Parts: sequence; C-alpha cells; structure tokens
Amino acid sequence: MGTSGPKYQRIKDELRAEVARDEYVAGAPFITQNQLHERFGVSSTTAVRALNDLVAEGLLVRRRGLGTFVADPSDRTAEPASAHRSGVVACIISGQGPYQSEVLRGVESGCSERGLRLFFSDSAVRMTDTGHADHPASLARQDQALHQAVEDRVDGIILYPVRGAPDLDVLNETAGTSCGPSPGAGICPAPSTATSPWSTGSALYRGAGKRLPTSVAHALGLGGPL
Amino acid sequence: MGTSGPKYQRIKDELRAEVARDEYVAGAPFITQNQLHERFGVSSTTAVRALNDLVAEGLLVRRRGLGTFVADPSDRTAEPASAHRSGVVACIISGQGPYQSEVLRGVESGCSERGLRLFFSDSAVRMTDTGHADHPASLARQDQALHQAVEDRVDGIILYPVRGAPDLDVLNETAGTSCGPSPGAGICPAPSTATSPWSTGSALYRGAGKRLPTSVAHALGLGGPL
DNA sequence: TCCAATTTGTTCGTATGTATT
DNA sequence: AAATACATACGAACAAATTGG
Repeated sequence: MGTSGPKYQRIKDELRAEVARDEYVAGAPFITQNQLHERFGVSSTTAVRALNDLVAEGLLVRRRGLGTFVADPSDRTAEPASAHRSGVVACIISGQGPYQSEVLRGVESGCSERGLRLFFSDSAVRMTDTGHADHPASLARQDQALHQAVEDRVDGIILYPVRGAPDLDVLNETAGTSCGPSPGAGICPAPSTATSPWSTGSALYRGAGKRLPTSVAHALGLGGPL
Repeated sequence: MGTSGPKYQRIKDELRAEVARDEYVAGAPFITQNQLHERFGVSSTTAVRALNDLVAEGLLVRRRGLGTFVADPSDRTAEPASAHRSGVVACIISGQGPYQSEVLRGVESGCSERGLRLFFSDSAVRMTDTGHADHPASLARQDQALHQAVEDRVDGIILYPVRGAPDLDVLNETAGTSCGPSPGAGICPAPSTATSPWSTGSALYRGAGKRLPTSVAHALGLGGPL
C-alpha cells in the first residue's frame, strides 16, 4: 500500500502534486469523482471528500453537472511559491540520543547563522516500557512531519530518517510536491557510502540546483558537497 | 424555520446560532455526534459533516475520545480564521546538555500531540576553545529569537532562558507585543520555588487566561498548573 | 420540449479503527 | 477492561444541474 495515513489524505497529496507538476491546465476538465474512485480503488464517498477538501483549499472548483476543474491560479490563495522564500527549514530527526543532539545542534547553528528559522520535530516514538522504538508509529510520524513541512512551504527539509526505513516513495512524492511551480527541485542523497541513499541522513532543498548549506550538511555527517 | 436546503446546512445554522447565544461555555462539552443524530433525526454521516464544517470555521474543536467543544472565543474570529492562529510554538532553549535535551523532547512531544509546529532555537553561544558560554552573545541571541518569534506571530513561546540572565524587560515587552490584536496575553511565571519568575523555565502563551498545555509545562519541570 | 447521459450534491446505515476516560 | 466519542471508510440511492441530441 501507499505509505500511511488516511486514504483521502493520500489522494489529496497525489492530486496536489499533479497539479503542482502542471499536469492539468487551469480551466480544463480535471477528473470526475468516478475516475478517482476507480483509479484509487476507494469509495465515491472518499473520493468526494478528497475533492471537497481540495476545493476548500482553493485548488479545485467543482460545478455540479459539469465537472471538477483546476482553479484559476489567481484565485488560488497567494501562491507566488517559488519566488517567495519562507525562511524556514524543517528538521525531522528520529530519536534524541547524544548523536542526534549533536546533529540538531549543528543544524540549529547552521540555520541561525543564515537567519533561517527551524521547525523541529522528532519522529521517534518509544514504547512505554521497553524504551525500544516503535517503528511503524515512528514512520507514520515521519511521514506526517514531512507532509506538514510541505504544507508549510518550508524552503528545505533536513531529514534524519527513522532507522532502517528509507521509504523512498514519500520522499520523492514530497520532493515533487514541495517543488511547486519551480522546476527541478532536487533530492540530495547521502554519499555513496550509504547503502540506501536515505539511510544515513539526507536533505531536500527547494529550488533548482540548490545545495544544502555546508555547515548543515556537515552536521548531518555528510562530509562532501551534496 | 425549515429554511430549505441541505440538512447539514440547517444544522450548522442552528448550532452557530446557539453558540452565538452563549448557550455553551467555551471549553465545556458541546454535543456528541450521536446527540446530533438523535436530535435532528439525521444520519451520523450528516451530523459529522455539520460538525466538521464548523470545525473548519473555527467554531468548534473535536478531540477523538473526548468529544466536541466550543472553541476558545479568542481563536474564532469569524473570519477564515487560519490567519490568526499560526499553530506554531517557539521553543528557545539555552544550551543543549542532557537536561536541555530532555526538556526539548518533552516540548516536542507535547506540541506534536496537539498538532503544533515547533520553532526551535538555541540561544547558547560557546566560546570556541573554552566551551564556556558567552553570556552577552547568548543574551543577544535570546532576545533576537524572542523578537523573531513575536514577528512570526507564534501562538506560544517556551523559554528556557540563558543562565542567570532573567532580563524581565524583554520578556514583558515580548508579552505585550505577542498579543497583537487579541487582548490580555499573559505571562505565566514559574512557581514560587524559583527566586526569579524566569530563572527556571517559563512560558508565554497567547490569549487571555491561556494556560500552557500540561504536558509541555511538565516537560519544563513546572509541576503544578501555571 | 422532452429525453438521456454525465457529473456533482446530499443523505443514508453500517462497520471498523483509534484515542480518552 | 469497559464505555464513550471521534475518525475513516464503504456502497448505495436519489436529487439537481448541465449538455447535447
């Protein structure tokens, strides 16, 4: 299955990404709720909920008897997007041991030097007694944090991922979405030392060819340039 | 009555009117979706829709397992609403030792539980060699972080202040400013055990009489209610 | 004008999952 | 452990609006 969370959320994410990727023309017919229900294998109720949520967001317009359309960009609430920098970087870390604290300190100082604000969240969820990590729950929180970061239109995401859970799908999807109208936002994978490009620590940075600030990269244990 | 139209619309109108008539107390239990479904003779789906719409309007708050409540009057500005509540809390900590990490973890988890995003910044500046704190510089960073938090219109500020530097002036000033249009933002000082109200750990929270979520307060080592 | 097809709008009843007390 | 209450999801049905024959 996809990643996590409610179906209507995933549908919303997917559609948002597609609209951001300019796969639809404003004013042109979008998709019917029946197409949605077939394509995602959900009930009509769920499809309708996703569409209505996106209408509430101002992304779509639905006209009874006609269909569902992509809203006029002018009507879409203030999305200069690529031009405007939020000045915020999200840092999503799993766990708060000594090493993670070190990483966080480095990230904080790197952001502070550049006048960036820092969203911090910890995706680790520990089982009450054992102290062990609860991986499924942590993964869910990681996904949720990524999702929120995208919705907040952060300029960059520093991700210290949940152990042993690369989950490239979410990341790619996130990258596609966060990009918005600006072309070529890149995923900067960790260096080749890592087996998975996401297993050590990685960074998404918004904008074409944008590189992660070196001090931040260094804090993540990524020696070389990304 | 019977203003024609959808049932969920009529339910919304009725509930809106009742809230406006002050028939419910903010924070007090409102109605369950089951009560709605009985009282209006509609299905649960319809009741849920009405309630969720009112949540989107900022009039109600629903908490799973608890119930549906009337939102804080300060939070519902009758407008699209999202502009007023940022859903962000700033956490300004000095230093990142084991204890600070513990505090930060608690704050993060408290915020996460409530769907709040967390601005994190560390005001400690270490002298390159000694490892000692540079107090004047740290104080400056703390002030700057406070001001930025105010400018960002965060909903709350968690402050673990620079050691031995209460500096009530800035804090009071911050409190006054952070209030913005909403009157009576309060400073919630630490309990009497502390010599200075700001020496242990304190919290600003936006809105009149607003209290810090207990789990966050607990993470700050503030046992009792603020 | 009427009809038929398409598409959204609303509502129903039920079921299951999850969080809180 | 049980009761309560919200969260999500399903599938079906009918109503209302639009378009084109």
